[in-house]
Amino acid sequence: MVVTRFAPSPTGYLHVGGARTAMFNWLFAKSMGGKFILRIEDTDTKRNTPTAAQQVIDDLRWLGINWDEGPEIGGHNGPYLQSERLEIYSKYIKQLLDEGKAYYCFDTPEELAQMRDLAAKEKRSSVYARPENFPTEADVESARAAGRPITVRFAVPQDKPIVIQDIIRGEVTFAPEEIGDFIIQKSDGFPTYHMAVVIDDELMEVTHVIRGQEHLMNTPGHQTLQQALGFRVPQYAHMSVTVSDSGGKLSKRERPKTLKTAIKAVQNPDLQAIADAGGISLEDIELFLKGKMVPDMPVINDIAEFLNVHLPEINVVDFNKNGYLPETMVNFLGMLGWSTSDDREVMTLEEQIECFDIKRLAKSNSLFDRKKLMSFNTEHIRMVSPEKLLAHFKAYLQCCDSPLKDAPDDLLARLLTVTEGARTLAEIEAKTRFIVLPDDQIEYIPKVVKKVLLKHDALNMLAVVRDRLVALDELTAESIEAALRKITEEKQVGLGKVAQPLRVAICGNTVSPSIFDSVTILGIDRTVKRINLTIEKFTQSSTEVQ
RNA sequence: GGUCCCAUCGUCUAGUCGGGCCUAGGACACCGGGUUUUCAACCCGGCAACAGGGGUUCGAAUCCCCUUGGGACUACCA
Repeated sequence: MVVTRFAPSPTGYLHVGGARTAMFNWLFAKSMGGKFILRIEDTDTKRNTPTAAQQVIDDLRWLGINWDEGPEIGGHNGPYLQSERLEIYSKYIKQLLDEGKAYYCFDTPEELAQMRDLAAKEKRSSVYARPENFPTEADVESARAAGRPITVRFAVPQDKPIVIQDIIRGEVTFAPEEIGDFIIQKSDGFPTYHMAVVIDDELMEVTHVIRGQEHLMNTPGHQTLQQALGFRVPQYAHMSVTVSDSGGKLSKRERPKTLKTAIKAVQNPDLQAIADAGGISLEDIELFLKGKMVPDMPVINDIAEFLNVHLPEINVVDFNKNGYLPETMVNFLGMLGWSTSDDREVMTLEEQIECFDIKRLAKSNSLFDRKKLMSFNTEHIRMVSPEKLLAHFKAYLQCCDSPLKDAPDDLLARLLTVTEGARTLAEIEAKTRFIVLPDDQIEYIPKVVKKVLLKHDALNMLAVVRDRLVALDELTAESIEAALRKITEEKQVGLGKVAQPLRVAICGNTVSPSIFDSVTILGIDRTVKRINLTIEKFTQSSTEVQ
């Protein structure tokens, strides 16, 4: 049976690159009738944050990626948090040590940095120089007494080239002398990623490892380790990386990068104010601009907000907050570096699973195109069932704290029917929120008022419109349309001259659903009230402008 | 610097393994037109690519080599 896994390290929200990796592992497992495991790789005690694992879990759930074994649900090969598997790793590390396949090291970080510098100066790859004789337990004791760090390195067999069989890339060969003896146990006693991943994939019976190309260089190390431990070698598939339109790997780094560019684009920026906005020192800002320091994400976000800079969405939650459907994300991410053989692109999840073929994963890197994502979202908003769309919309309203968040389901469902063709849930919200605002709290856009209300006798037209609407026996989209069209005939004007002032009167903007639907949903009383308030408010300024 | 990966329209890609069916297909974006009460959506049309150079071959986007360009890694991070 096919067993795949997604093994994120909990350092923050799930970003789109990680989501894509998870996607393909999940898709492959599902398409093969196999199993998908979620494992949390929290062996880095310095970087992990307590809430991050939960964030990643929440993001995967939002995407609809469910796991057969993992946190919250368990499984027969658990635990699924690496921090709870320490004694397992210790056992295998001891085994390697006893068999003379691994050895202790006592180098300090400074000494290691020196060796690397020297290698760089001599223009060769920096591989660790293996000692002729491995340190003994007695050496360990004296190192411990001397306060030196104690790590364990795997002695990479040097006898033959290491050949990786990769589903995407074919055969990739590495010279063993290029693979340095890497650390498998850190001085804090935790295993490194390399050790933990090899053991867990074996014990969890993982058959296929689908991961980013950035891991290709780790694979010869992992493979030699598997062989030294007598493990199976799983099938590997190293996917192309998703790069960002600002160049380089699409990652968390992109947000700071964009912000830096934005600050530099400002003429004579007030660096002190920027520093204050982020709650950091002026020196830090300068270091950041010089590329010598990257502030934490909350700081980045605060400064971006202060400067009114739009940072690219990079985390899955950002797309959620900006009104994208999980169906869109799963579909779009699944199309980055993968394609069908028949030109199909916009698909349901079921269709994606049904036609998934791991061999069709692309070799070359791809750029994350937000415009295409937007187009996918438009299609998915159109495609999902009304019930599902309503559920998504309600969840969205809660998360962006919209005035619509307490609106009843039937109203929301109604709003969704009159906003067909919308590109995001955010657009739907922006277009329809005027419905629930108090009548005297409409935010009139100044530019729009000037263009629509203060010209062509628009306020008088509004009064006419009001009187005709009041006179209607019943208020339906059809009756409203008939009434307004009658006015256009009588006054010999286009519908825009009649409809636009009305639109601005009820929602303060030129953007709304169809004016007929808008008035119908608002109801005659509130429509009249808003018209009156509008006439009252702008009659004065109208004369001033003239 | 070293190691490894990659290379088709602006972007995502089909075609590459098993050379002819490719005057290179689709989608997004863009441009033009249509529809229209606004924003969208929608309909029609258009622009647009085999990185360069050498081979192999009757024939190369497809196979080989070189160059160039892009990317990843180069941690007691994962």
